[in-house]
Amino acid sequence: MPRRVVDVLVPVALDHAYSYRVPDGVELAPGDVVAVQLGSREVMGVVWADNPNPNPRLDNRLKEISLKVEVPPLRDELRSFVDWIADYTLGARGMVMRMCLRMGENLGTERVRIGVRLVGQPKRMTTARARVLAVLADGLLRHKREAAEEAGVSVGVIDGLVDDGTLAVEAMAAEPIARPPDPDYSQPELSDGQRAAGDALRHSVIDGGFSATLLDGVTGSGKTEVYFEGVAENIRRGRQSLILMPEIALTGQFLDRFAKRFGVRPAEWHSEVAPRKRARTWAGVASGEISVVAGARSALFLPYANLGLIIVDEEHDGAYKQGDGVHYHARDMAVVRARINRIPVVLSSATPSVESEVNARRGRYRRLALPERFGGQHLPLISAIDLTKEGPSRGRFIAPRLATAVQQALEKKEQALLFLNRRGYAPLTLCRTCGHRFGCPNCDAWLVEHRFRQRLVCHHCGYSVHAPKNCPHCDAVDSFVACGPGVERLEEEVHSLFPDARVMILSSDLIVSIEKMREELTEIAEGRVDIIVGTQLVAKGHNFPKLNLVGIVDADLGLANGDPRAAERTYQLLNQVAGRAGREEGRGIGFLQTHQPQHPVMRALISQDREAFYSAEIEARERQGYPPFGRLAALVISGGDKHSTESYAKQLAAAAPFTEEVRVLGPAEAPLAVVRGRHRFRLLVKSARAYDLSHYLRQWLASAPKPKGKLALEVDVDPQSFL
DNA sequence: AGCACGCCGACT
DNA sequence: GTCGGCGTGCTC
Repeated sequence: MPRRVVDVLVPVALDHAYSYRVPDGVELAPGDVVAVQLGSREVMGVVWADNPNPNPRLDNRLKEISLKVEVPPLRDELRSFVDWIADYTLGARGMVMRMCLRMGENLGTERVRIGVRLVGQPKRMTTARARVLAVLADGLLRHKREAAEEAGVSVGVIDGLVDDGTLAVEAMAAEPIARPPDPDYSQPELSDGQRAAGDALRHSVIDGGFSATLLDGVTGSGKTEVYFEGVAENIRRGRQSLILMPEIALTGQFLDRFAKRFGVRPAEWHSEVAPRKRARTWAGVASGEISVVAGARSALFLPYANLGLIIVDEEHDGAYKQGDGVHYHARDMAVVRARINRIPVVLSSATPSVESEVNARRGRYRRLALPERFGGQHLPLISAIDLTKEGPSRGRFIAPRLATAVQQALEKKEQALLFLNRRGYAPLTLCRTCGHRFGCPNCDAWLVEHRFRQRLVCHHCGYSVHAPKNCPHCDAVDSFVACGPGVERLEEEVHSLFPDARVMILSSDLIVSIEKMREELTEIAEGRVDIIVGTQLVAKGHNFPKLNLVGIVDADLGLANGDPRAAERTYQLLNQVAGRAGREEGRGIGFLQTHQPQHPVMRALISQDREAFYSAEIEARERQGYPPFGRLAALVISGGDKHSTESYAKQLAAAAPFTEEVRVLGPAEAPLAVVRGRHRFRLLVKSARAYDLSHYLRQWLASAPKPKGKLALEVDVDPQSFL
């Protein structure tokens, strides 16, 4: 009689599960987490299905399951989610499943914290010992190191008392990973509009079932407080909530805001959470002990015991798209997960993605609109500075009118923010003697000067060299010219224009640690900075109460490439930055320095006529068959040399099955033709919205020649860039 | 994704 | 003569 066999999905780039024998006396069901031997190593996997008829050809090769891992099994809904994503994105099922097991190898190996308790009197007394006894006099169990610190002695003193029999050691119960949030910890002050929207969300939670809501409120309208009402109701009903954020590492203010409303911080989930805490959080989510998770996109793959609500904050943010490994869009997958779990999902934004806006207009999503700022504040007054008419002098980047406005803000003791979405000092350096330009040896890009670090850096591959004194081409000394501005150069100009102002520069490459960054943000919030010079880092989620003036130094920056999504992106980013102004008192002012004040993006920002902008964007998308009116996939072929890469791309294109319903465009050189020494070509695949493009791609790739050697093929369903 | 096996160049 | 580079293919 054959032994029982199950199919186990292993965390490698395989689409199908492998079969393993079940040891005698072990009960396994789909969803159980197991350890198995795979080749020469042991990996964690998940039982995906029973296998009553194992392939006879494999019979003598079947290995036995090593052990069952004692964690709650992955629920059906999570396994369906994994299957769904693998099918849709063409990612290997094993790699998608792997994202669910990102709890590290620390499960079950929870370090036991050792506590000490006072149980007797020492034979010999010293002053150090007396201090320890005083601390422990209450007879309570305390962590060894903490007790030593509290008493101001070394751990050696404690150990001495333990040897002596004065103190007893006991294992301490693990600290709960998250205290339960209290839905009624504080009563929020809500405007009528917020109250109505909050009630609507509460009812979605009470009614249960799948629903998708676009929470569409201008910057400063208090969307967070509104969706907190939904979270509160969900907590009252004993269910878990997931709040997705685009960049959790930078959202300290959000955690505090949550704590103010619910009494405790939510559990955090993102790549910087330390391994041990990760494991505990994973286990806490699986057991249901954790009721609210605030996390980055990977938090979608946690094994919730009882998920009742998903919030996607800043749903339009491009950071939701995973760029490497499995290409998925967390906002879209949040909707999928909500549908599978039959729960509400809330997408929140001041500038919704065109996709979500279309869904709201067509009634597929319910729209909850908050058209006004909280507390009756006005939206900032935005105007353009036409750089073709009133630009700054050569080599300068702040136009006279903007400089005057900054001066006035300083006189009124208000803060000003100058926004430039470009890191470093200058995006291009050239030699004025011979015209030599510094380019990256690995990429098709210029090296960016970083003057603080005195290096020339490639922003695509990280290549960096010490800034030389002599031109490597003609050997001229000190002959370099910086072309164009970066935030570092802008800061220099700010210093020369406003020598007495306190200036802070915020840029992702200047961040030493999240802690330091949070301190700097606090400094700004408390008004100890007059002028902030920053990249898009400043756009995200921070509230600067004293900020009243925002100057966007180069509003055209994002529009330069010809991507059809560029306008939308630029609009969202600039709106978000300008929205930082005047959130607490007075009416904020925003300036857009632009060469094209008549551009629809600039006009939409200035006139605050969002509807017209969206209508025009939507109309253009529909006309061209771009998402959400058509489907798009990109195939990126990369390789070491241009010719073999291009010829493989052509072979691949030639192998595309013909059908009226699909158009294959390309191959064309990818927008960045060379990155990290690899040449890149791109095929763009277009179909109607109702067409199963993933299925088509799978058929195609199954029959097409496989990439060999250094060639690589990446499939990106729903790419962010339409180029 | 990892890892072993494989086949060609510079070293104790 | 071996150590080690990374190209190729397999993992129940």
